[in-house]
Amino acid sequence: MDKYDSLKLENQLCFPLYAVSKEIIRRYKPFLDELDLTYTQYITMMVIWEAKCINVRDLGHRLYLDSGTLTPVLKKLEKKGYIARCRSTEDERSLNIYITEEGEALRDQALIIPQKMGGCISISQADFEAMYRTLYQMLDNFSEENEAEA
Amino acid sequence: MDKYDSLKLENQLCFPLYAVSKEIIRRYKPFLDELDLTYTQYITMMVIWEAKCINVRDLGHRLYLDSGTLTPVLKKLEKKGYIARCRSTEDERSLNIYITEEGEALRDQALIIPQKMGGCISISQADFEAMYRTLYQMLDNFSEENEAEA
DNA sequence: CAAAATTAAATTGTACGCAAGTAAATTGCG
DNA sequence: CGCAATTTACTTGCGTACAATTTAATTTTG
Repeated sequence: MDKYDSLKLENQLCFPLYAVSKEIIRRYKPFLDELDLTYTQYITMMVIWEAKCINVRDLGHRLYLDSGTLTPVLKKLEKKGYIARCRSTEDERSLNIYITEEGEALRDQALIIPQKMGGCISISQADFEAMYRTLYQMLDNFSEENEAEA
Repeated sequence: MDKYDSLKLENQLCFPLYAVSKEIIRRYKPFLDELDLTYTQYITMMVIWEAKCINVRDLGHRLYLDSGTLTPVLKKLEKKGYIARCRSTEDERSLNIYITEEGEALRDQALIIPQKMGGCISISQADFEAMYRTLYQMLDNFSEENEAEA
């Protein structure tokens, strides 16, 4: 028992979270490279594939990213032809993101990504589910806090 | 059941890992700001506080960071006076990092960080322990893979 | 022993990630 | 209505992250 125990790397929860997150993303890279997508672009496309149309604010809430991060990502995805960006007619402040035909086509190609990544995470189904549940519980708490402070 | 289920954000484990990791780090920021440390500098100092002396390679292994990230971080910590950087006399390729007296003094000030962060992660002790165990299991697997490919 | 291979850290280039500030549109309040 | 407050996205600046390359030192090998 040491005065400084609370400052040991091994006693943090945040550090393994941070490290595992990065290591997984690093393992996505070779597969994503084949589609010329970054991880951030990939999860952004996931939301747009599902929604068909979504504005930047809602996209940011889903992804826990702000417009400072999303604006350049979305401009790149537009440049690649996967999405269209246009101002809402009802509210000119809001920017709507639409999926394009090329974006839809990419979705089929992207199906190989989860397939190839499958073997990468070697934990049991039970551990997976327990972790998933705890993580979303934490995210929900954070969302509430974020709402409260706003 | 949808052909594209595997591409839904909510079916990924990586996304909540990535989001929770960032949200926690964001909550560290106000506390770390008071010590003029970033999160990366903070976890780097954690390892150096424990080791007293460590080279960049070993530091990188502990933190899952490469010299491309660590070199600028370590130069900043040196500039702030918390560490000293000097080449090993046995092996001139290797750079040893030493804690300074100011660095040791910072350690006492940093004790408030884990204390203040305590309330930030609102999950049960059991969930904490289960997640901790699973995360380190994954990190160990990744380490093995990283060894193997090298 | 000398050339080749390996290792360690630094450098370069690209892409986030976020706080803070800006500009334009909209809402709300007196 | 008209102005202040709010909201939305964009921009700027700083600090990571990481792949790929470079440079120097060390080790391995023929």
